[in-house]
Amino acid sequence: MGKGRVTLKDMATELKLSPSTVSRALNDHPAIGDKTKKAVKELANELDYQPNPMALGLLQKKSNTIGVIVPEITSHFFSAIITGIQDVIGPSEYNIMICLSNESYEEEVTLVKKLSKMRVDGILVSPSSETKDFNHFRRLQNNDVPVVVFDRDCPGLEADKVLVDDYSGAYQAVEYLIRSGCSKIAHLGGPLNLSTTKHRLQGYLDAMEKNGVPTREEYILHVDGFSHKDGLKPAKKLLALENTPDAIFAVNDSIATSAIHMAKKMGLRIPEDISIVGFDDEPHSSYFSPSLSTVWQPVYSLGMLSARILLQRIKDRGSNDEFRLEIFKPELVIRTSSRKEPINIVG
Amino acid sequence: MGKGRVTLKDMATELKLSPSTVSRALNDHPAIGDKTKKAVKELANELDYQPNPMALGLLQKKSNTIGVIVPEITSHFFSAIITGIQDVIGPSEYNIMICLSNESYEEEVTLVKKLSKMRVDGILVSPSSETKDFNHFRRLQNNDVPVVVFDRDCPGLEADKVLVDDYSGAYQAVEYLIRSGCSKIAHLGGPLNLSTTKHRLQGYLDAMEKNGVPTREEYILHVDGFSHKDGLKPAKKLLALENTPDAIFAVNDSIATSAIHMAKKMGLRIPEDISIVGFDDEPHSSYFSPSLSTVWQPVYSLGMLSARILLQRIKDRGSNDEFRLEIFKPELVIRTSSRKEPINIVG
DNA sequence: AATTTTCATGCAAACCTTTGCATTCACTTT
DNA sequence: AAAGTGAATGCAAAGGTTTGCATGAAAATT
Repeated sequence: MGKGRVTLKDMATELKLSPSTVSRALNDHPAIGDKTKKAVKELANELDYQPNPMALGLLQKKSNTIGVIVPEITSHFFSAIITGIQDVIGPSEYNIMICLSNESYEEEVTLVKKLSKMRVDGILVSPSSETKDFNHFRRLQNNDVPVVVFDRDCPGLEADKVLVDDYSGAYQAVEYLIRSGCSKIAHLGGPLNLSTTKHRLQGYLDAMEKNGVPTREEYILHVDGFSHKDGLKPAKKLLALENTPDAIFAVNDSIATSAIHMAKKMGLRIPEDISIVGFDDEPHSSYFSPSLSTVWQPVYSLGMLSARILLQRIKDRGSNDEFRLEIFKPELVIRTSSRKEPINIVG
Repeated sequence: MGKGRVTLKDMATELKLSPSTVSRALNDHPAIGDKTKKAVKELANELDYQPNPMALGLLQKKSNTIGVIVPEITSHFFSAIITGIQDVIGPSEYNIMICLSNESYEEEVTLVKKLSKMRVDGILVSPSSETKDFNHFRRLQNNDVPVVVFDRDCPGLEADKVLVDDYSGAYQAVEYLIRSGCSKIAHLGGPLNLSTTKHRLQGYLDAMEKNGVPTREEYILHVDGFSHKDGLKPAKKLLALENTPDAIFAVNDSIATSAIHMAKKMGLRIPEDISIVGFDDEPHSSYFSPSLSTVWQPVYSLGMLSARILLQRIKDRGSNDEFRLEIFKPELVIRTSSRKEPINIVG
C-alpha cells in the first residue's frame, strides 16, 4: 500500500536520519558513511522509493521531458520517425511528449505554448504544412529550449536540422523516368510552402531541364493534403489532358496510388502506357500491384539521429556550438509501376 | 527575455503585493478587490505568465499527465487510435505521454514503472502480445491510478475496458466465405495469448461448426508478429498443403497481404482459386489489387471513447462506480480478394 | 592535555504555488 | 467615541528534493 509514493522524509524518520543525509546517501555523496549508505539503499530498495520528479523539476527548473511535434502519425513516415526517436530517448533519463499539429499552424502554436508551459527541456519538430512563420520556435529558443528540426525544414530558423535531400531523390526519380524512355513527365506536388515539396519540385524541374526534356505548366499540379483522397482529383485532371503524360512523379506514395487508381480506371496500362513513381517507400508500396517504384528515405535513422542531436544539445547547453545540419540521402527503388530503363546505357 | 518564466513572486514584487494575493487574483478569489484583480491580470497577460506545472503538481500530488501504452505505432490501427485519444485529451487540461512497448512484456513493465514514477493521473493501455500477467497494472490501480484497457483485453483485470467484438467480426467474415461457396477455409491467426487473436479464432471455429463445414488442424496456423514478413512463411505452408485451401481468413490485413503475395507467386488466381479476407481495414487495403476484403473496426472512435472514459474516471476518482465495458461492433467490408456471395440467398 | 584535522551528519533555504488563518484598515453601528 | 463589522491583503506552511554551510564528535596531531 502506498508503494512508490515513499518520500525521503519517510525514510529519514524510519532510519532516524535527516532527509538530507538520506538524499546524499542515495546519490553516493562522499561525505556519507558506508554503513549509512548501505542502510539507506537497502530501505529505499525495499520500499521501492522513487524520487518525485516534480520536486526535482521544481528545484532544477527542468522537466526531464522533451516534446515532439509532428503533423500526424497515421502515415508510416512519421510513425517510423517517432519509433526511432523513442528508441533513443526511451533508455535515457528523458520522457517524451508527442503532439500532433494536424497540419495546422494554429494548433502548432498552441502546442508550442503548451510545451513551453510544461518547461520541456528541448523539442523535436517537423512543422505543419501551413507554417510559414517560425517565431513560436524562436520564442522557445530564447527561453533556452533547444529546437531540432527534422524532415521539413524551417528556412531562416537557426537550429539543428536533420533533413533529407529531397532534391536529389526527385532528381534521381525523374532522371530515371527519362532514361527509361518517358518524355511527357508530369508532377503531382504537395502543398506549396513545404520545403520538402519545393525541393522535390525543383529536383523534378532540374532533371527535366538538364536532360533537355521540355516540361509544361499543365503537367505540374499541387495537392492540398498528403492522403490518397487528396490526389484523386488532380490525378484525374492530369490524365484527362489532351497531351496525356507518359509518366507521373508523385510527391509521396499515397498520391502515387491515387494516380495508379485513376490511370487504371481510365484503362491505361501501367507501366506500358504510363509510369508512376512515388516518394517515401511506405511498407505496403511493394505489395501493390503494380508494385510502386518510389524513393526510399531512412526514416528510422532520421528519427534516431534527430533525438541524439537533441540530447547532445541539451547536455551541452551553454557551450555555443554551431548548429548541425545533417542531410540524409534518399534512394530510388525501382519496382513495376515504371518501365525498366534500358540496361545498355552505361556511364 | 525570460518570457514565460515569470513567477508569481516576480509579479508580486512588481505590483507591491504578496504572492498569495496575486495567486488569488488570478484565480478570481472573491476576497480580492476588483482593481487589484484587474491590475494583476493585466500584468500577467503582458508578461505572459504561465503557472509552473511542477509547483502545482508537487502541491496537488498529481502531474496532469496521462500515460498511453501501445505495442507500436507504425500500423495504421494504433496510430489512428492514438489520434482519437489525442483529439479528446488535447483540448483538456491533461498532457499525454505515449509509450511503445514494442510487443515486449518486459518493456511494458518498465514503462509502467516509469509512468508510475512520473505520477501520471491515469493510463490507457493495450497490452503487448507477450503479456499474460497484469500485476503491473494492478500496482498502478493500488496507487489510485485508474487504468483503461483498450482493444486488447486483459482477462481477469478489473478495469474499464473498450474492446471490439473480434468474435463477431471473424464470424461474419467466415460465414460470408462459406456462403460464397468456399469450403476449405484456413485461418492465419496471431500470437496465441492475445485476446483479439483468441476471439478471432473462436469466431472462425464457431462459424465453421455452425455451418457444418469441417475444419482441419492443418488449416490453422499462428504467426509470431503482425507485419507482412511474419505472414509469408505460414502462408506458404498453408498453400503448399496437399489439400489446398480455397479461402484464407487472416488475423489482420498485413498477414492477408502476405497470403495474397504467396498465392500470386504460386500461380493461384484471387478470388477464383482462393479467397482471402483480412482484418482491420487499413486505408491502403482498398488500393491493393485485388482490393482486400476485410473487417473494419471503428478505431478512431475507440480511441476517443477510451480517452473520455479515462477522463471521467479521473474526475470521479473516489466514487466507486462500476467498471465500464464497451464493445464496438466491427463490420465486414467485401472487396475483390474474395468471391461475391450468391445474391439469391435470402433469409 | 590542548589543539587541529577529519569525518559524518543536520539545518535551512530554495524552487513555485495554493490556502487556512491572522492582520490591517476603513467604515458602520451603537 | 468605542466597539463591531466587513473587505482586502499578508503570513506561513506545505509539498519533496538538493546543497552550502554549520555543527558535532571522534581521531590525530602537537
